[in-house]
Amino acid sequence: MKTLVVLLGPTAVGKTELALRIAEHIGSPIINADSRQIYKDLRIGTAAPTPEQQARVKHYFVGMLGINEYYSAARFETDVLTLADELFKSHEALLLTGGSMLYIDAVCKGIDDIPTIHDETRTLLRQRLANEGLDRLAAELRLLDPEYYATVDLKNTKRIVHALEVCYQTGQTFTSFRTATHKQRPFNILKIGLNRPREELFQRINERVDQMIADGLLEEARTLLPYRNENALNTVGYKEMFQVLDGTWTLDFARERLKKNTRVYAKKQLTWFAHDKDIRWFHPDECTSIISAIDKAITDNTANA
RNA sequence: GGUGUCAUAGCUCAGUUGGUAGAGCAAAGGACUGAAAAUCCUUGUGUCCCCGGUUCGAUUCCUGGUGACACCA
Repeated sequence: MKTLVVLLGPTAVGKTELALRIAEHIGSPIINADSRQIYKDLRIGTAAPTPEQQARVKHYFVGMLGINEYYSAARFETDVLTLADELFKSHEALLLTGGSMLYIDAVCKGIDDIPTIHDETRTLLRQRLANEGLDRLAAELRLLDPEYYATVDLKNTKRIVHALEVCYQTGQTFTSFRTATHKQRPFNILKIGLNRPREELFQRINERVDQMIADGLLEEARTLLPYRNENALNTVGYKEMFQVLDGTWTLDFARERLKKNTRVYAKKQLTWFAHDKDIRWFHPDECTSIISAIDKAITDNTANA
């Protein structure tokens, strides 16, 4: 059986460099699992692989979308499976790397088949939210899908609205789409998690933020200002810079907020990954151990074909 | 050396007319199924600098120490 190596970990832990070495070692391109690096024009703020790095190893899902294009974890699942199917014809193992938890899970475990919401439905719900408020919508969800209402976080606008969108558009409950089945894949998956002591990770985050700003993050944000309401720009790094461009924050204040928000994000990633018992954790410096673990898995999987 | 001010959470500070304390920042924990770098929830015990004294009771008032800062020599 073929092998999908998944290299994951919190932001700034050191995935990019190690991914290049692993990819070169196993002769695989890099399938990027990062919900923001997938957009063009978010180069500095997402620490996207550089042109030099992309010249070393072929990358997929980097700089693929325009800033206003819609995308989702479910599409990522489909796109990656299609791509992997093709690439496995000529590769024994492939490397998927990134930090977007839901994207990784969508590929490894699958995501339920929930209809994509039409623009009209989205607009309608957005207006109703603005006019009636969250409580009214929640009350309606209680009637339309009591089961989901009982478990959902009633203060979480996105969840309530999305559930209602599904109810409206399909005439069925949101719950009826939520099967939470763990899909089987036609390949083996080896999950390698990268982590560092908290202090070390936070120091790297702080340094990287300073570097981003030195590299011109503010200017990058300035060129993106017309698109600030797009989802792609609802992103740590850009949100803070927009405040500076608005004149509401100083650059130094924004710098500190950006560092903090990135730290919070890293913690959130670690919380999510902590549930996954399949992950084998390493310090990024343990390159030799990681490579040999990967080699062994690939050999074993090939033998068991 | 003298005088004065200050000493409370990791940091900056507030406060207790004497009944053992709380903000901001920092930090910690969690949820998560089609916008996920999103969205949302929870969390503050700390020798109130140290030794004594007054008091039923001191972090608070008093003596003495120690340290920091300011001014004067």
